[in-house]
Amino acid sequence: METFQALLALRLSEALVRAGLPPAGDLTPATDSRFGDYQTNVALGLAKQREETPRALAQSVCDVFDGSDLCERPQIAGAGFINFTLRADALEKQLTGLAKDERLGVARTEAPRRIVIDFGSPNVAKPMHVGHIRSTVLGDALARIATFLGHDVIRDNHIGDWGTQFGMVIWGWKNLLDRAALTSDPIAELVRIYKTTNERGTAEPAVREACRDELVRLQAGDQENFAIWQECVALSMHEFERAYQVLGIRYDIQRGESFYNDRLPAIVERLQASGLAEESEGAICVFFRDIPELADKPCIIRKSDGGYNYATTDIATVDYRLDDLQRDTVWIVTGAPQQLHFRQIFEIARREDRQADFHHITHGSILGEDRKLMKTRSGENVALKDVLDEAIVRARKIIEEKNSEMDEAERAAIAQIIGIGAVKYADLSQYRMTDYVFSWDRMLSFQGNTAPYLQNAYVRIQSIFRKAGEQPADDADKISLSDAAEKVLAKRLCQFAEIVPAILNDFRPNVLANYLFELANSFHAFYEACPVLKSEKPTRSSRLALCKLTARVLHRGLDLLGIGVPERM
RNA sequence: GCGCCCAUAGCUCAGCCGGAUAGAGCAUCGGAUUUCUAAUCCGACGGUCGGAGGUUCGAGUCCUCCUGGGCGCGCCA
Repeated sequence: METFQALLALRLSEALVRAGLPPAGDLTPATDSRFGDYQTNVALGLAKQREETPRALAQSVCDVFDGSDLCERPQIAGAGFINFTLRADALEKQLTGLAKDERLGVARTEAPRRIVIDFGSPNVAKPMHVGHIRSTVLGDALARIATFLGHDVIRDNHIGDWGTQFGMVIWGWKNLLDRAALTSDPIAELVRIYKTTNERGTAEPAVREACRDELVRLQAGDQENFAIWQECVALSMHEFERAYQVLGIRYDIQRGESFYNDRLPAIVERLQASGLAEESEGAICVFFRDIPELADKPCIIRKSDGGYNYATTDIATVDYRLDDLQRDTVWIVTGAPQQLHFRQIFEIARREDRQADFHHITHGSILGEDRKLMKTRSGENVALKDVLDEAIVRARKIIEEKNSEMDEAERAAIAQIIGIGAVKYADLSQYRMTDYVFSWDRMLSFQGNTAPYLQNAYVRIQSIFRKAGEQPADDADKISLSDAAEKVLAKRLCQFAEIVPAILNDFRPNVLANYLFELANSFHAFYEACPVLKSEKPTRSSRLALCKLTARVLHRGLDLLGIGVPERM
């Protein structure tokens, strides 16, 4: 089924042709409800080049516009805007179609892509911290949305499991490890030995030297060191999995940096052979002399000591994703500081004539109340686990205040849905590039643009169904719209299908979040103005159907953001 | 020095390809409940969109410069 936007755009295009004008005409949702539901500004643009007045030109379009089955007669307003107001019967018909549609009107893409999305990317032997929320939650939401739109998506966790820090971790493991501590809290113990080793290395050159040796041995395939490294990876992966389980995140593949190790020498040889890379100060570099911003910023692909770095790994990763995974689209979701790096990687891919769409999807940081990077009082990163635990505890406290007659199991389950939902939504409801201030009180509030507010709208609907003693079928009774609040809600429901595909234009899940907030707001207004269970027969079933459709859009919309809904709260 | 990102109401933030009188939420103030979760709704107050030029019929949005903040720039990832 088509959206109103698509239907009206087609009619507009036909009218333009009849009026002897070029058919392309953009038609957008009205900027204000005073101007109806949709508007077009074509007359403004065309009038200039045709030396006519915009209003006269708008009139000639309206004269031949045929859309009486969809909207009222178009109105000309202001400088030459044409406004369209949907007819109630067209809305009713559209809602009936939406109710029957499992996809709630959202069309599958006509150009499916083979996407690999790289997000999360935690580091082995380090705890996940608040900073990981953004990439993880944003990437997951984009993956869900792309999948729903019909793209072929592989979710890849590019784990930081290789690098110079392992020299210190291995030396610390051999000299400082407390086995009991490792058993009770593996990551904390790994961090402890890493930090201690790092401190000792700063003071004692011999330790520094020993760490370097351990690293060389690891890279050379020494069995003992390799086994230690493997255990570190396994312990970390276990820790990650627990976080992902709480967050409701899953991956299709988890290819760490180490996965690409044996591909690195060939890459450097290839780039040298093709002349893209050259030796400079002992290192092998790719220069971008023809790009002004990059002219003085070479990309090192092999260090002067012969070692490889993450640029080489990322080139290998591009190869793997395009050749082995057969992807035509690569999305990498990481913080803004890595922009230069990926600009270089993508530029190298372009120079090697790799045919694919590359997008570095950047995001801002999470700030504390002091507007600086969120840290603990002692200046450490805030552990992700602590944040998630506290979210659940705080949600639970609120539930206990508001709703005491719930059993223990249900309370725990709902606290998780609300607490985790609140954290995710706080992130996703904001434009990804803005640094945002982390605030428990704001994200867990039932007022304003928060997850609990949206979840509450869903819960109120389920409560109606419980009282009614029935769960209305998806393919519901005829919907008829009489009250103003019903019409507002109906229009919102129709917009879901217009909003969802637009999210991927610029990777902005906050567009969906804002929509869902407005939907919930419209529902609450409807709820206040229009009694459901106490209304008479035809109205009652119509309103139940409207509730059902609202619940489904809320459920689906939140699901696309990776957020769950409770049945009660 | 070079480059990237950000700057919108007291606070936290929306504002996709340029479109009409710049929108929410919080806070403040004032209303609404014998009624399906008041965990809500309605209203009021609140703005030289960091500054200055420019392009355009039309700029929060595009271009240039400036100010202020964040970040990045050959051998960490």
